[in-house]
Amino acid sequence: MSTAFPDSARPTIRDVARIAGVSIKTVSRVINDQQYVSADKRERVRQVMAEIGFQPSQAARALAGHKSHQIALICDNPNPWYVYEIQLGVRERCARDKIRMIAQPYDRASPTLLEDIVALVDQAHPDGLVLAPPACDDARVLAELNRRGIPFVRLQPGLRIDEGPAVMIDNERAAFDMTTHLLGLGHRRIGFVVGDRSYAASGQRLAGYIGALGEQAVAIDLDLIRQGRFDVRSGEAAADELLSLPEPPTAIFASSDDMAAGVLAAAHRRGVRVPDALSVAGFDDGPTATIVWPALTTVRQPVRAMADAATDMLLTPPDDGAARQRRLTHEVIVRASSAPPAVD
Amino acid sequence: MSTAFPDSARPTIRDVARIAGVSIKTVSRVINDQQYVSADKRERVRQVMAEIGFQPSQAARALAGHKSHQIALICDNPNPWYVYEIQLGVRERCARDKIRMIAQPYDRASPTLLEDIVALVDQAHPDGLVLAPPACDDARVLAELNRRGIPFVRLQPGLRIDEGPAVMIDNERAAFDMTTHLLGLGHRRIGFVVGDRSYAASGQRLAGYIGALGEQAVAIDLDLIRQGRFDVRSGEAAADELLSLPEPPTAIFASSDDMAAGVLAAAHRRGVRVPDALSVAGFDDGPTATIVWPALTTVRQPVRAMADAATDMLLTPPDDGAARQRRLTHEVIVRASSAPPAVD
DNA sequence: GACTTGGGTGACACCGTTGTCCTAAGGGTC
DNA sequence: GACCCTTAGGACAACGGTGTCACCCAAGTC
Repeated sequence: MSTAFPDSARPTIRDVARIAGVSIKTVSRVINDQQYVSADKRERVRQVMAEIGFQPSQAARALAGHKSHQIALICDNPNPWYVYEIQLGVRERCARDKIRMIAQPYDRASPTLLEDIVALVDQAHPDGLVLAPPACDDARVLAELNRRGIPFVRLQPGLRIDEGPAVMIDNERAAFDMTTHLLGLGHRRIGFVVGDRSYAASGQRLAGYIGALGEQAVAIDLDLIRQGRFDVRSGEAAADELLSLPEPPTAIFASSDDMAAGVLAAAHRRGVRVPDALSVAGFDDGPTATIVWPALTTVRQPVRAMADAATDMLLTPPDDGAARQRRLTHEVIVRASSAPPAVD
Repeated sequence: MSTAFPDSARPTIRDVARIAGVSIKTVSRVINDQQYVSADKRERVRQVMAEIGFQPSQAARALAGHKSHQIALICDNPNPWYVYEIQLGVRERCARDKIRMIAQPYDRASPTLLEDIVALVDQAHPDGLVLAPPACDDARVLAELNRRGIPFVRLQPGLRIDEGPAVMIDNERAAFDMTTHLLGLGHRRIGFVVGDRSYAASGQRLAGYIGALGEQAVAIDLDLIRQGRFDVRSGEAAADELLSLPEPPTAIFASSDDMAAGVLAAAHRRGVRVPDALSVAGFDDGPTATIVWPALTTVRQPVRAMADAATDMLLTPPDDGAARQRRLTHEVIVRASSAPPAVD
């Protein structure tokens, strides 16, 4: 960390060139790992850069090079864990390519989403965007980005899924698998709490639930399906309704861990023992799943890996024939909240 | 959103100047809200900018103006909610001044923290930094920032608290208040779960607990104090030990909500009813507090407001005599997990 | 031996803004 | 009417890199 420069004057590429006895262009080539530099000069330049603690100015590089070496992450989600995992996944992959990540978290339901993104793109010139739900399903945003020719990758898109690069899990299949797990335990009356309407995943998970019941010839009872909003309180309210039915379900599958936590709360409050009298399943496998008691049987979404994969697609040249859509695998995690139904 | 420009050529300040019939310097003055522009020209320039969708290039501004209009947020914390709240607080305050936030989340315990921060500072030239714990207590980081003369504000510092701008709550007082609340309910044997050793807040909260007991002349029983690591499992383990004591506590105060959730899990598993047979209190008032059942009595930290305040100190010129240290108020939130002890 | 080829290198313009400095016009003073 | 001061506005040189292109020279081709 030693340097021969006063604090005020950070070294520039010119200083490096002068000390190494080469032209600034050669230094630039070394910085950018370009060819046409002999091994010894390359080594010497590297050494000088390390010695005087030279770091190229991002601003100057962006201005001159038409590449900002930054990508932006657009993330608006009520679940902090989800946001954080995505940030870590993106950042991790960025670090490997020495790219900077600009994370843009939004307070829920910002009315200026489009304007904010446009301003971000025009001011910071990111080389690409990762769009997490629900921003990835905003048609105006997608149109604007396409118009400007900014590359982007979507995470868990719900709208026009087949269009453009995206990373996702198979939500329908995941809900199908979890429902099948509950059916396999012997449950026949399985309640379902739907997620927020504005998320495409909500409908897909409902479809998986219905499909699994259908496959095992279990009749669909609409009374067992309740609308939620992905949060604890909506799950609790839904469970209260379900448990008040004349013939209550023996299992409840909520489309998010938070709603499942709400189901647990309702059960505890009513003295319904979990999993003896009621099995509960969630979706996400975030911290909530193991914060609550009993720990939740749930579907694990590989959120961080999805963010990593999305970033990878952005950073890898698109012409190499690699698939522009990747589907990562989910996993049913069985914990203490599910068990066979009580025998009457 | 209409523009007369082809997609490839984004408008520059020159275009604005030409269309508005003024010099580029005048446009620059309008962008930066500087004086010496007549009202009518200012208005005209504004209109042209809006019409052609002009956004100044951050890179060029940073390069020419020696101000990047960005601040960086250094945040490494095992609690995603905490990180996210801080990000939202910082971002909110930044938006008011049209400053961009670069959030730099770290995977826990990065060995290259210092190098990463130096690279960030030298490459992105942020106008200032907000340091959240535990980065804000890394002496090497602070020294390096001081050496470079980069302004920074610390959130919840534990080291050399009085030095430099900082925003905090009174952790000791908060723990004192919560302990006093439990004492007021009639509890005399109160277990305490200490937070992670690497966080200064942990010791401060322990001091508050001890102080409150002392003030009410309740003897300190070291058996009732257990080490935790801020996470659920460590809280559960601590509670298991406490509840196995020959004379178990009637209340347990954990230094974080997550650890309190662990305490609840241990109690549920053992069939200890909360709050009838055991009161439980946490610290943070994050989502965990209301995810678990019963909902936690806890200390509310105004995390977002603290981040907002820290950013404000960074963005407000420091010469205006305002205090360089702000202490925000906490609040004891009473919920269902605490009650008077059972009468034998 | 003259002619091509292509790897290695550097000179220089340029990216889009802001800082500096200069000029012009208007208004008050003597 | 000459003078100065203030306000408004513009010309031009940075800022710190990258793109373009010209050049040099050793090796290969005929």
